[in-house]
Amino acid sequence: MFRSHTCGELRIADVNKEITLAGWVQTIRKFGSITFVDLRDRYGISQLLFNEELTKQLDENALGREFVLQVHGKVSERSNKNLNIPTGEIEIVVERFTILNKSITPPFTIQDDTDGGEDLRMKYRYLDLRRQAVRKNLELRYAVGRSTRNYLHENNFLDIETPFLIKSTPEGARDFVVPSRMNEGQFYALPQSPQTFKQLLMVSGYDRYYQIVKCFRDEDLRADRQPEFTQIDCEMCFVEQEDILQMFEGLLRNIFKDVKGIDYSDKIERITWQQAMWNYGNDKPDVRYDVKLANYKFPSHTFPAGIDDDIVGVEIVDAVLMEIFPVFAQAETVIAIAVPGCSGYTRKQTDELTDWVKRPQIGMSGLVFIKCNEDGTFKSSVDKFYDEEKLKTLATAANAKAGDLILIVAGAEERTRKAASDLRQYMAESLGLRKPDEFRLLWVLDFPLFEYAAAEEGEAEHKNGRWVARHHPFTSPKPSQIAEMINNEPSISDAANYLKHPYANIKANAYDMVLNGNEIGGGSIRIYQKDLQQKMFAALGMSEQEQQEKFGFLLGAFEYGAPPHGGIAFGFDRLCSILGGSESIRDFIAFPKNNSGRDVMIDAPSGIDEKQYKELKLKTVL
RNA sequence: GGAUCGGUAGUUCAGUUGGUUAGAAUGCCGCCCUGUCACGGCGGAGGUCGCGGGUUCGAGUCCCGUCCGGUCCGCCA
Repeated sequence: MFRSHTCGELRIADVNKEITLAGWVQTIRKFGSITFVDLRDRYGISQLLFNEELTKQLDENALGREFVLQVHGKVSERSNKNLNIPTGEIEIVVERFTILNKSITPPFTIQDDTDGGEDLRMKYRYLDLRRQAVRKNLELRYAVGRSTRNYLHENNFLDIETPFLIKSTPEGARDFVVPSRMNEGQFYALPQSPQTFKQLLMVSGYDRYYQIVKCFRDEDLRADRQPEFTQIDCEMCFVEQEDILQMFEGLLRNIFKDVKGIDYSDKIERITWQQAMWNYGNDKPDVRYDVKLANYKFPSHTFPAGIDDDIVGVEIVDAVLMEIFPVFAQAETVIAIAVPGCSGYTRKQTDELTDWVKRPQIGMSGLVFIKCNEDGTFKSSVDKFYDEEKLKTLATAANAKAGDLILIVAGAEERTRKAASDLRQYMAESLGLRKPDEFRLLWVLDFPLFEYAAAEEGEAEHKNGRWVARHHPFTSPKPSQIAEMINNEPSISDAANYLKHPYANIKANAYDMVLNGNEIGGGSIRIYQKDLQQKMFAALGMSEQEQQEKFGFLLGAFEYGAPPHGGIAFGFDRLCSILGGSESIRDFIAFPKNNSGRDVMIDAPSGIDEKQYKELKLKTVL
């Protein structure tokens, strides 16, 4: 028997027990003739006490950090207790020990506050994983997975595996491809998601499916994006959008309860995509803080009549704006943010904000300020246009209170909206409004079905641009708009007025779940009628021949009684990282890849042998 | 594809307008220490300043190129 107990479980009640522990040497503290050793395993740390005789033996063996040690001894109450750790009231008086394995000095310290940099920790990930901080993350990941499986099992979902070696398709992200040795010149693709397979399972009558499954996308990476990542992939038959929303609100409530001990019984807010863009400039807003954008001026085509949320006198403000800040007269879009309690900002602070919005990533040419002083007066950064009444009108429109600082950005529609959103987020961050231990879920609904893509250079066939699926090509339009889609031709005759095309106003039966400003899941009610699916493919520019080649199996299946169905997929790694309070999903993946898609530990990807090239009938890369 | 920050001791970093022998902390090694738990004290070893080229009497420092890493934009149905 290697051990009778773990390093984390012994307590004062165990005093005088004869026990055996095995683990790694965390620290050695020598005092001449006695030695303390902290022994670590997955469960915790226990202090070992070596007497004079045993200390000599340790010296002879040159005991060092990360040696694997087995000790036999008696649990004893400490004379000096350490109440910072669970085992701090006891220690093991060692009677005999065995060094199970030696270690060379590790390149960084195995501690929560390690001295190792990111790169080094990834290269020696097997050492990094010994750190409690990383282990806690993987334990949280396991807890999220277990809670998910329990909930879905309770709700009659079946976990069904789908293949990894599938077919490359043109839509969506770039595929990872795998050459087929037995089929010369042909390639498998790794799935970007099990989308079509889960839909086929619905056709087969498996009315509630789920899978916690790896997906692969060969696109550039970010802190929250890996080339292989994990989804909680779900699909249901005979459901409407409302059924899906309720089922998966339940999933998230269950995860919060199991993993964080949080009773998330609040109503989960729902907003439309249009409201999200209007109020936050962003389709995945962080609603932990109630700061909304004020749309002083915007292109009339972007938000058609019917925006029902928080409009304050846009027309009046528009006129005032032009008069007070002539520079805004030319701008397509003018957006203001009333930042609470910042009217006391110094010149230095406002200058820093101006520099921030001028960075290339934000790309604004400037920033206008209005300070709403506590005494009810206003102070603008554009003094020569100063006019108390007009500033007051702007402040009212921005819903600003005394003590607020109004930030105004202006420019081209898309860029300005994004800049305002980034600025809102940035200010909230610096004001400490983005609390990592506060969680706010949000549904964003009614996304546009199509997105306009301008023609690429030399693209003759769609010289006025074309439609791409905003979600994916299996997403259904709102039922009331099916006729609009079927009865209109997708081709765009006038690039400048693409928004007037009927397809620009078709809304999708799609929904995203947002947690603290992160898209954690998204899905849709699917198309299940063959003719509508063909119309969709055609709208995306696929010929009938292409449709058959790429998706013939799906169109075929739809001819044999496909039921109405829909589903959702959650980004498992990202969900875990948010619940764990981290920005980076790498901390929640045991063996992640770096920014360039490399595994620096095993040094992959790598070249292959000439023999492998021959077997695969591939030409050697010169 | 683009922007930006970084690469100096095992590790994390400092290094002034370009000027003696490139420093600190930590880790490592040795000696001392019977109650530490970030132990303490004394001493020591440890560097091709990512790589290549250039400017200069002289380059860690300036310039060009290149490689590696971080972050972001594009991209990610």
